[in-house]
Amino acid sequence: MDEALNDDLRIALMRLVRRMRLERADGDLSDGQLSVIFVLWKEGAQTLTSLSEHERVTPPSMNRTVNALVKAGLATRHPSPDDGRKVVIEATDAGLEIARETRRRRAAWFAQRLDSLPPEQRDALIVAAPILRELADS
Amino acid sequence: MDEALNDDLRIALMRLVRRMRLERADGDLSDGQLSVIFVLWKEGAQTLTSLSEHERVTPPSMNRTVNALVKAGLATRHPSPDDGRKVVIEATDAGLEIARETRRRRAAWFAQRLDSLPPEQRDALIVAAPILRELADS
DNA sequence: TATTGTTATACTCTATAACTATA
DNA sequence: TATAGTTATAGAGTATAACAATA
Repeated sequence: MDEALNDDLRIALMRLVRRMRLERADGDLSDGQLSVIFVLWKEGAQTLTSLSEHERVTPPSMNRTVNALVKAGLATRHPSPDDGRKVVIEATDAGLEIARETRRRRAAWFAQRLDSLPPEQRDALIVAAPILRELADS
Repeated sequence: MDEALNDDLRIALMRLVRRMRLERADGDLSDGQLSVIFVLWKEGAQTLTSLSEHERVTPPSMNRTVNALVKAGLATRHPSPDDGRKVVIEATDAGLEIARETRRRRAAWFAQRLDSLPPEQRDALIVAAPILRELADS
């Protein structure tokens, strides 16, 4: 294994993500709330338990996060028609708009940096991107 | 700008870092505490204000974080010899060991993934790593 | 009985405001 | 007066334990 590759990649990834997280839609959503809105946007309506497992927090914690989103008008909570014990949490239009706006800002921030690269470096990243994507999903 | 590159890279980076953060030394340090220990390890002793600016939290918050580290024996706090208003915060040997152990675990976790790649993909990442490093630092 | 969600309670982390000490 | 740090207090976010409702 290439030690330098390991160190360089880890440090670069941590720094890039740290900066990227600062780019987000206006509004005072916490990291946890924003993360839930992204899940609802990308994967559709979810139950409380599925959200808590996805985000690796306990159901009571997720319940609080969902309450905050519902109170802010960014998500709705309805009983499941299939199973009376379950509740279905879904993003509202306002919630989806925050997700899209945050994605737009992060993409724009990143695009600005990518555009500043010489073409051969950008090409190198085009090759690397799917590999990193595979690493992340493995 | 290549839209797909932008999306693929951002998503891969976020996911990789999310997973990597879970790899850390034993002990119940919070993210904030661990992050401060890393700063002290990498950049040496710091004042309270410089730490709070580096981590983008308020001085009172950083004060609490530092108190927790001092109480746990991972950092020391001493008055500055130059300026009586300032305090100098420094990692102890125990603190440095936690930083090193966390680094070791993250490197090992990442190495396992990198080793699973075919050589040509690893080569592609060796080319990409310094470019990402530059992006992160720009 | 097991699962899903909620409430009660406590602890940590963050912030703002007010205070102390030093320059 | 301005700067560095601390203390007081309050608002989120997290967890565990206990409870209610449904399967």
